Amino acid sequence: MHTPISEPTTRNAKATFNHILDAAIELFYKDGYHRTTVNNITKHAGVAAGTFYLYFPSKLALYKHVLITFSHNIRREIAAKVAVKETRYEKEREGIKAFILLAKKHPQMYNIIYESLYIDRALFKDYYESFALRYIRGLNESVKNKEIRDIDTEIVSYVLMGISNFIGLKVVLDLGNNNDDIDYIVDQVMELIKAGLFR
Amino acid sequence: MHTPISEPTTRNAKATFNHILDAAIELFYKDGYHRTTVNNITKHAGVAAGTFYLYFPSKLALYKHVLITFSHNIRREIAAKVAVKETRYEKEREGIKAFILLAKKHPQMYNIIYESLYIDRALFKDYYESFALRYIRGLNESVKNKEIRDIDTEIVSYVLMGISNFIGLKVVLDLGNNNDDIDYIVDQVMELIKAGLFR
DNA sequence: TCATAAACTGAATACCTATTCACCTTATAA
DNA sequence: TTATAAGGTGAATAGGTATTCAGTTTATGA
Repeated sequence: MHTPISEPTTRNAKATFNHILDAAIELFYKDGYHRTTVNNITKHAGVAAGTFYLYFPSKLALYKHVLITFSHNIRREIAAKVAVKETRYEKEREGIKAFILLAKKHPQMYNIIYESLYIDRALFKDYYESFALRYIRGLNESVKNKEIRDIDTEIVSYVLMGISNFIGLKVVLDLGNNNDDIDYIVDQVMELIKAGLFR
Repeated sequence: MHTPISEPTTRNAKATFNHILDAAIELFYKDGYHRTTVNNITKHAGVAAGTFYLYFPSKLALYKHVLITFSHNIRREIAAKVAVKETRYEKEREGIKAFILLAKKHPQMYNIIYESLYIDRALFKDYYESFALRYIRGLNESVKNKEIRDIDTEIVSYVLMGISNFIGLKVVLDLGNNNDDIDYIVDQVMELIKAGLFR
């Protein structure tokens, strides 16, 4: 059930491990989890089929490893960029911008995380619930500081995640037009978050 | 490539067709597209495996049929509810509420549409781009009427779709707490859309 | 009533793919 | 140098599943 991933020790083994990981990420993104075969992963990684099972107990275990690594990276990167900002406004702007840039730079990340809903719903729930928890903590601080209005911070966190995710989707999948000028996009989004939609 | 779906003519045949559809929808939602087998669909529908192919040329064609039907229903239902509202604020409130209620009532719909990203990316793109186009048209009207501020309506449409989708996700998957009082949730969301996040 | 078509059956087919395993190669440390 | 473990191989296995098809049942209209 829970055979752990066998982390390689030697330099060469590490390289092999990473080749498999990189190939998997590329293929999961390009073809999706289900259409990606282990044989195809190993072919792309330039190793034999059996080598896969030296490092990963199953295809699903590899997927989970990729997912968890990505989710840590996303949070770490965004948290680091947000932490240095002073005001809630700047934190929010930075968070959204960082998310979009991350999505653009590693479209795999984002796509693969979303696919968890169709691979193992619990993974998806865990991911967004824990992302939300962090968000809520930050928002609650800002409510205390009187920086933001007194709205239900849990709901606000899903609203803000929804905004980042859909704008990220638009940029990554190039939905509609004008997906190149990220600063422009972020400015427009912040206009809405700052002053609302209506006159 | 494009063998059409054979719509049944007689009363009994229609019933069979619908049994297959209903079983498929239930299973696609519960297990996802890839884990759902044609044999399982027919078993749930109470028909033989071969019967499936009297009506659908392939499992993918059935999925596309389900998707297209859903996407029409979602748009029709939301459009009808939004149309009777006068102001942009009321339209927006109604649109978000209708989406959440629809998601709650037919979680399959929403979940299955999202899965298209992992079945056929073009379907997903088409769905959101045409949803956005309609949205943008409505928003542009309201910009002309001076009802809403002069923000890039394409970006606004993705922001608003993202909000509805993530709040819908929260309700459907019961992420976090307090997912029962839909009016409360919608009120909180509208607070944000109306007056922005900050003090 | 009966000929014909429509609806239906379900075992068999044909293909696909995760995983295994017996064996080979390379690195290491004594 | 050499025994031992770590790293690696790839054909074979085992299980699964979309689709087919030869045949059966049911409905219909003349």
